[in-house]
Amino acid sequence: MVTLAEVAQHAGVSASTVSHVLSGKRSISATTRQRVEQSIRELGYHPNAGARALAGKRSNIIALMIPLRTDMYVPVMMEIAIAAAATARTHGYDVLLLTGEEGPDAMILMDVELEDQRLPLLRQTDRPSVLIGLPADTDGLTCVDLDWSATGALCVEHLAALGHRDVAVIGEAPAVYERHTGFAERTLDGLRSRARETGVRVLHRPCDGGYDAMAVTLARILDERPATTGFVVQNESAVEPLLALLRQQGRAVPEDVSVVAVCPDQVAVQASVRLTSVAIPAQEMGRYAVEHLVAKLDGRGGDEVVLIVPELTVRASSGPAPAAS
Amino acid sequence: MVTLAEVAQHAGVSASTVSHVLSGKRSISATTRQRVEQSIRELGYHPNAGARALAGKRSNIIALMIPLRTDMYVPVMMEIAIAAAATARTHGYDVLLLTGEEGPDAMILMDVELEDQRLPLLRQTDRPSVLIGLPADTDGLTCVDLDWSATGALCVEHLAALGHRDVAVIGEAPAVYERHTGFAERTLDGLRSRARETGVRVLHRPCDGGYDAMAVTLARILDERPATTGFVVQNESAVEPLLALLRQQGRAVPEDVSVVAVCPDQVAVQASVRLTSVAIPAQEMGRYAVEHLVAKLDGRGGDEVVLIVPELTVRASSGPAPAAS
DNA sequence: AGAAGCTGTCGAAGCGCTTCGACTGCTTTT
DNA sequence: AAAAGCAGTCGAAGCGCTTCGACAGCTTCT
Repeated sequence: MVTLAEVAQHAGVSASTVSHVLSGKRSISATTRQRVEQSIRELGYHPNAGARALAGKRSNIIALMIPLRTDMYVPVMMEIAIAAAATARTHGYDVLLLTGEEGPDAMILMDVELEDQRLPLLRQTDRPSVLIGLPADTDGLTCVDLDWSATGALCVEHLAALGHRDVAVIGEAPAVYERHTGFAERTLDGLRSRARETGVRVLHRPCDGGYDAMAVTLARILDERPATTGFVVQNESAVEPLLALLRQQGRAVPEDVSVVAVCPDQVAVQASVRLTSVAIPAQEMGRYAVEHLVAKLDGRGGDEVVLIVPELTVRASSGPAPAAS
Repeated sequence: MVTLAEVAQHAGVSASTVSHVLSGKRSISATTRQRVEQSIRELGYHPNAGARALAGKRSNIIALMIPLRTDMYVPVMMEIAIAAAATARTHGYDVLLLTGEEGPDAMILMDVELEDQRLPLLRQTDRPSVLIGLPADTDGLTCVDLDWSATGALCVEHLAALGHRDVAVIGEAPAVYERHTGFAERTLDGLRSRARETGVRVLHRPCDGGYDAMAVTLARILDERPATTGFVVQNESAVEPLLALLRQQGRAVPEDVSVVAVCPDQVAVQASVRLTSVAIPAQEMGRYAVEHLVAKLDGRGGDEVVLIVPELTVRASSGPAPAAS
């Protein structure tokens, strides 16, 4: 292992000079700088992160708290994690995967609940953090999330504009509502209030992923509201079952019924019908989270809540409502 | 921040004594130990990882190299990552997410290719590592993977036992074969050789995920081998499209055709037909990887290749071949 | 009874790095 | 021409921890 001292010796300067070349915190003459950089390259020097953290009082590590449960939006989580790791690297940080509770200096929390248990502790430490997701009270916190309320609104709006008057919302699994993760409720709120404005009737049903659960849910929906012609699906793993069931019942998409999904674009284009969807910008969230965190660590930027504006992409699963018969 | 020195003072002992209580590398009297532990608790002491790494010459950090591309087996990757992180914690290690090339002391590589670019570097450093996946040459390496060859064999065997004589294999996306990730080829090898033994005819077609690609592939298969009654699907994202297409063509599962998938159990039970499948033991692999790594770091255990024995679970998608007509 | 061996504790060195104060030799100001 | 300022460099201290050698006070062996 090559140390800073060895580099210094090789370049014929003192250790502190090398350190200053590295950090740029003191001016160094061009010739000295070049000599040092040359030595660093020749010796293949890599600073020791531990020593750096010790002496410099900062760890250059960002913790990413991922939920242990793997029952939901796994692809989304993964994308966020990868984007976060990649972004962190460009800022000289590394990302630590945390499944437990305690962590290092700076952290990103995923899967935040409305009344998240971790918030009180977060607020009282001065470690910077960024939440992905919005708790009930965002005071003193930095959060990034998709604007779920606007997402919901966008979905009905699209269907309303196409003439649909009865819309069913296939929600997340009941467990998600019980956990009060917030985004599900917010979507629904946005959706309902826009529905009121546009004169659309909305029926909401939570639904577990998978074919069987979807079958039951769909039957109930069509039983209660036989005139339903529009579906908004928030649960990724309910999309394909829904399409299969509709097909099976002879309801053509998009001629008879329209489906709007909230899911990553990748899912939308791989479905059996190319789905009109509002994208979940996982990568963007991951990137934002890290960038805000780095800014905070540098003393720049304070608390803020960033809501990403949703975008709806029209694909093949939505069309004009059939003429009322 | 509470330091070891403060704990020592509070407990009325020297710093080294506290350190020994923590590490257990020297015997400490019960009374002293208790006093120290008490102080640790009262003061809320947490060792500084950086200092520890510096002094102890070991970082307690395991790097997990995840592939940047998010086009494949994302749920599997995620499960592995989470299992690895959780296991690492129980051994006092943390997991660092690496998307780039260089890393810390110990690492886990995912998504290993047959002739992986990273291997030469790996072999020449003495940093312990574990690969998830099998390269062509495993000499001097520790690897964990599902026994894909046996997996393939298991799939045909099951279909053969049910009387199927013509089996089609829906493979991974062509890109996977081009990248030579190995597992796809191995599965096929195992499958073919067992097919030969059991007198089953096999037709293999790579297939991108999604509905459209599957439709094309299926049409080609049925065109070439109209008598096909068994399907082995290795590409997770082709499963649901296949089921939808079969349904659409009036081929009942499992009465007319049987389908065996290779996918995580969760996917198998959420599909529109509960799938007979060979599970991909993602969590197990993650756990194994970390445990081997920790053993190596402790100087125990050398290089070895662990192939996890596949298990086939019979569900509702496979049954006796229809009587030849 | 003395030698030998334990056990439990301490002090000090040092891990690789950052940073602060100090110093040197200039250039600029008054 | 002396004072003041500055760019560029160095030395030393110290971050929080582990670990090694030393040693005091016992117990056990011969």
